[in-house]
Amino acid sequence: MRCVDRPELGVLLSRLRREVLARETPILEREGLPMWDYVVLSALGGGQAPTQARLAAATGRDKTRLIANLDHLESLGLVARSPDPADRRNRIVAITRAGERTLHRCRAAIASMEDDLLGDLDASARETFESVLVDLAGRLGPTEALR
Amino acid sequence: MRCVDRPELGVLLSRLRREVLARETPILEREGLPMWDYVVLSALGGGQAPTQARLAAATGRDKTRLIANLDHLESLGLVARSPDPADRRNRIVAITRAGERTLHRCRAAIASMEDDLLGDLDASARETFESVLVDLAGRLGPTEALR
DNA sequence: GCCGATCGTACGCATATGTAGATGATTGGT
DNA sequence: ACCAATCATCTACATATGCGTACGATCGGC
Repeated sequence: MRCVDRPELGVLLSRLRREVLARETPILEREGLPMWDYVVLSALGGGQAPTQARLAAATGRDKTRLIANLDHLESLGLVARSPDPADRRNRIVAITRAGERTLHRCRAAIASMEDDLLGDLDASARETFESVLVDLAGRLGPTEALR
Repeated sequence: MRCVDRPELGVLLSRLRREVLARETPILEREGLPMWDYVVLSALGGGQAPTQARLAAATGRDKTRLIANLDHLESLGLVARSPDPADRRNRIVAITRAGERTLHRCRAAIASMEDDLLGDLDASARETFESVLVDLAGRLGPTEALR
C-alpha cells in the first residue's frame, strides 16, 4: 500500500489545468475567440471537414451549443458551412484559409506559452512529463474535448 | 522555436482531470459526499479549524455556496460549527472524529484509485511525473481548489 | 409514393456558477 | 457611546451547462 505523501492527483491536475486555461484565454481573446470557439476551430484544423454531428461528438460540445460557436466562427470567416451534396440533411463544416491562419497563430502563441510554463524544468524531466501525459490521456477513449 | 508535436497541454490536462474526477465521484458518493463537500472536508483535514471566510478562500469555493456544503457536512456530523470565542462574528469550522474517519476512508480509496491509474507506468517515469506535477502546481499561488 | 429515421436548428428546463446587495450580530477605533 | 467595518447568511440576478422536445427538410427502405 502506498501512503499519501502529495496532494491528490485531481487537485494537482485541476490547478495546473486552471492555470493553463487562464493563460490561454487572453491569447484567444486577441483573436476574438472564446475558448469553445477555439476548441471547435482546432478540431477542424487537422483533417477533412466533418458533419456538425461528428464535430459535436469529436469536441464533446453539446450539439445544440455547437451551433452558436459555428455561427460565430462563420461570421468571422474562419469556417464555412455548406450542404453535403451526398446527403443534404448534413452540413459540412470546413475551415477556411483565414481560419487556418488564425489557428496557426493561436497554436504558435499557445506553444510559446507552454514553453514559458515548462521551460524551467529539467529537459529530461519535461520530456518524461509530457510523454506520460500523452500516454495517460491516450488511454481514455477518443474524446477530444476541453470540458 | 518548438514545433507542436503533441496535443496541447490544456487538452491533455483537461482529459486526465476529467477521468480522475470521474473515478473519484463514485468513491465519494459511497460516503454521501458531493465533490465540493469533499473538497471542503479535505481542506479541514490537515490543520487547525479556520473561519468560514478563510475556508472559502482556501478551497476557492464561493463564500455563499460554501454555506450549503457546511450545512450538509454538519448534518452528517462530519464537521461542527462553533462561534469563535475571540471574535463572535466568526464561526469556527472543525472536523469531527467521524469526519476524520470518513476523510481517511476517502483518501485511502482515492489513493488506491490513483495507483490503479498510474500503476502501469514505469516506476521512475511515475516518480518524475508526480514530482513535476507537484512542482508546477506548487508555483501557482496558494490556491487549493478543485474548480 | 409512404413512413420511420436522421440532421440542423430553436426552445425551454433544471442545475451550477460568481457577483451583488441586504440584514443582523459583533467588533474596533475614536 | 457612536459609527464604520466585518462575518455569516439569505436572496436575487445573470450566465453557462447538458438534456429533452419539437419542427422542417431530407434520406432510405419497402
